[in-house]
Amino acid sequence: MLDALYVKQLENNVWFSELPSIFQNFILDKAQLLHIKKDQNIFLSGDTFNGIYAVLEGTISLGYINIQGKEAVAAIVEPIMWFGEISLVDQQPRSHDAIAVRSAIILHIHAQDLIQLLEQHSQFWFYIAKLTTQKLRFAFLELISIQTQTIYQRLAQRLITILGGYGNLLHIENNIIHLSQEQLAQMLVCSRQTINQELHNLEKEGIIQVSFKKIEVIDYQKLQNIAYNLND
Amino acid sequence: MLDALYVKQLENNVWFSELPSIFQNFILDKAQLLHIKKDQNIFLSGDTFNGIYAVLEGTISLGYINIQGKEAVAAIVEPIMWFGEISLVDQQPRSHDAIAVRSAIILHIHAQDLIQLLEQHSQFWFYIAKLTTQKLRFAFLELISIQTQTIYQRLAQRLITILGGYGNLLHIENNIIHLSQEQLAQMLVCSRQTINQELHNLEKEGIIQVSFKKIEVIDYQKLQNIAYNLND
DNA sequence: AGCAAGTTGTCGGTTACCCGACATTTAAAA
DNA sequence: TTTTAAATGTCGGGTAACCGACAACTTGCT
Repeated sequence: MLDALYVKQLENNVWFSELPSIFQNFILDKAQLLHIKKDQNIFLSGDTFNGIYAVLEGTISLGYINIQGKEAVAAIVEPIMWFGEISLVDQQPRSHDAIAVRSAIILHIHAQDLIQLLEQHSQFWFYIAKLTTQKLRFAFLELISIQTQTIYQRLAQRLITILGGYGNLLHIENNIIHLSQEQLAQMLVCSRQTINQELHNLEKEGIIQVSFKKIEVIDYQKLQNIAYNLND
Repeated sequence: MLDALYVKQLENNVWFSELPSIFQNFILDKAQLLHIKKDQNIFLSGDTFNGIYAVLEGTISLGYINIQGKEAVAAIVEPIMWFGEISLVDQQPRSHDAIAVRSAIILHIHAQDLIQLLEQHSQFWFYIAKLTTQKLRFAFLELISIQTQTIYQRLAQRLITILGGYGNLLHIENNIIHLSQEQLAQMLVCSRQTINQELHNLEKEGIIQVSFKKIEVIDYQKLQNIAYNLND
C-alpha cells in the first residue's frame, strides 16, 4: 500500500482524479514505489514493454543518446505525470530512453497486471488514450513553437508550463522553480550559455529573479505576454 | 457507399486492416467523401470537435499560422492516414489547423456517429489510442532528430518515411516522390534554398535523381546509411 | 576550515541556416 | 503559339545559436 502522502499527490492529478474507482483502486493496490538515483535509467530504447510509470518526485528525461554521444530530449516528465504507455498500446519496443535527470521517486505498474485489467475492462482503454493524447498535444505545440518562437519566448512559455505542472495540477502551487540552467537548456534544446543569457534578459525586464538553481517568477502577467506574443 | 477503389486503398492500410469488422463496416457505411481544394482548410485551431478524417489522396498539413503570418507545421498527413482524433479524446477544441497543401480527397466521420459507436463499443477506444500513439511515436522521433541530425540526414530520413507511407502501407509501392521543394522544406522546417542545396548533395552522391516536382530514389541502401548514421 | 564537484557568468570564434534577390526553367492556361 | 504562374538554381550578406574556454561562485563533504 502507498504512503498517504503520495496518495494525496496522486489525487491532485487531473487524470487520476477522473478515473473510475476500480481503476484508481487498481493503481493504489498494484503500484510499486521505486527510488531512482540520478542518471539511472528506468528503461532504454529497444527494451520490451514492462509496464507504465508515474513520477512522484524528481525529473525524468524521455530522450535518446545516439552513437556520437549526443543527447536529445523529446520530453521532460515531472510530478505528477505518467510515461511509458506508448509501448503498451502499439506493442513495439521502447522508442526512447527514460533516464532520471536527478534522483526521483516513481510508481511502477507491471505490464502483466495492467494488461489483465484492460482485458477485463476494455473500456479503460479510453483513459490510456487520454494519456497519449495529452502528450501528443504537448508534442505538437512543441514542434510548432520550435519553428516560430525565439528561445526567449520559448523560455517564457516553458517557465509558465512548469509552474502549471504541465497541465496536470489542479492549481498552481507557487512561483519558484528549482532547476539548473543546464536542465532548462536540455528541455528547450539549446545550449546552457544561451539559457543563461536569456534568463538574464528576463531578469533585466524585472520579470524573474535568478539565483543558484532557483528561478522566482515575479511578474507572471508579463511572462505570459512574452510567451504568447501579446506585446503589441 | 464508397467507391471500390477507395475501399481497396483503405484495406491496404495497417490500422484499418486490424479493426474488428463492426468498426470496419461502420467506417465504410458512415464515411463521407469530401473533395478539398488546395489551401482549403478542413478545420482551424479553436474549432470544436466535429469528427475525424482520413486522407485518401493529396496532402494535409497539421500546423498553425500565428499572428505574424509565420507558418509552422507539426505534421504532414498523406494517404492513408487519419487525423483529427485528438479532440475526440480530450474534448478540447482543435489545437492546430488542418489545411490542404494541394487538392485532396478525404473521408469524414461525423462526431455524432463516432461517439455513438464508442458508447456502444467502448473497447474500440483501443483503436483510437492506436492512432494517437502512432502519431506520438512519430512526433517524439521528430523532436529528437531535429536536435541531433543535420538537415542532410533528416532529409534522407524523410524521403524514406514518405516512401514507406509513414508506416501505414503494408508494402512500399514505388521509389518516386512527387513533391515540390517548397513542400519538402515545410515538412523539415527549413528554407526552400536549403532543401534545394541538400537535394543536390544527395544527387551528387548518386543516391537520388532530382527533376521538376519529382524525386526518384536510386540507392535506397545509401539513403538509409545517411538517415541512420551507419556510415562508419 | 578546506577541498572537491557542480553551477554560473562571460567572452569571442565558428557555423549552419535564414532570407532577399534575381535569373532560369517548366508546365499549363489563353 | 504565346503568356503566365509556379518551381527551381544560385549567390552572398546577416544572424542566432553553438561551442570551447576559463574564472568565479555555491554547496556539500571530510
